[in-house]
Amino acid sequence: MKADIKLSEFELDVMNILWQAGKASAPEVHQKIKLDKDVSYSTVKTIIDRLEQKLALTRADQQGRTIYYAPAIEREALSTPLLKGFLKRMFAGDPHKMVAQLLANEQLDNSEIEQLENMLAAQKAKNKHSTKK
Amino acid sequence: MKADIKLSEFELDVMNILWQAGKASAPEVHQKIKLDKDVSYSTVKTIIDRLEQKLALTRADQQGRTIYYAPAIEREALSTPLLKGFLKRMFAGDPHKMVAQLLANEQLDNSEIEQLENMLAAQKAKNKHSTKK
DNA sequence: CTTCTACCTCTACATTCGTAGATGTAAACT
DNA sequence: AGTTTACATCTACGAATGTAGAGGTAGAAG
Repeated sequence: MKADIKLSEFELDVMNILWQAGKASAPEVHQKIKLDKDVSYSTVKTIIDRLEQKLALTRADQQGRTIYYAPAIEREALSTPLLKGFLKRMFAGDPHKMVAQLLANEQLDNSEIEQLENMLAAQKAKNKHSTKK
Repeated sequence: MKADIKLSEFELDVMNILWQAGKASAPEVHQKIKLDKDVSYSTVKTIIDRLEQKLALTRADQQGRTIYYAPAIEREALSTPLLKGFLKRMFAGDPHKMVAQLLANEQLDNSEIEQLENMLAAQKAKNKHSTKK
């Protein structure tokens, strides 16, 4: 396994933008970040540079001297280990506690809940198949 | 709201032990931490001291010169904002993505899944009541 | 061609975090 | 009482993180 990579919160914010946009220039990322918090361009660019060093993103394209960056790792590559860690740390490793909290926090309407129920049903079906272990 | 408190990973590991045990001495915490990673007593004690400064825990009791620490904040006080942030950062704020990942990662057997289904059903019932909003 | 502008690159710095050794001392042991 | 032990307190330090200014330069604008 790809030596597990570790990103900071700010770095994740940037990756998030990249994941959503597919690719973006530093000024573009800066604009989007600014919707949330007021930081200077330099700050954002520094984060981007660090992400580049960590090989989390790459220079995908270039228009003039403007560089377009694209994610070099998948969201899941990060979310899987993070979710595990988070589950362990905040919910003593118990998924039910986490889901309970999720239900309490988020305002899910019935149709959304039903969607979740479908996911659970699908998983049950899948479990049936692999009866071995 | 209590100026929102922010704990590091290691600090959370310690809090976790406290939440589970109710209270514990530094050496005790050290022992439990060591099951996971090999750090010195000093290291753990430093973390405890920092948690004390952050008012996340308090000296609850004392036997001889051994101090027993107890959590001063609830797990939910931290998990709520953290879960929100985590959801936003790693799953673009979409709870379904998170649950999907959860199902993929954790090996839940059918009885566990049914437990989750019950939680969802309960939430639906609750939704019915509060039709206002 | 000169000037302006929008980006990029480089350097810097205060904080927080993980990590731990050195030192002090109450309590336990003999 | 003297010695050993188990904790506590204090101090330190490098790495990571958030933050940003200074300076350089390709392109755009006139």
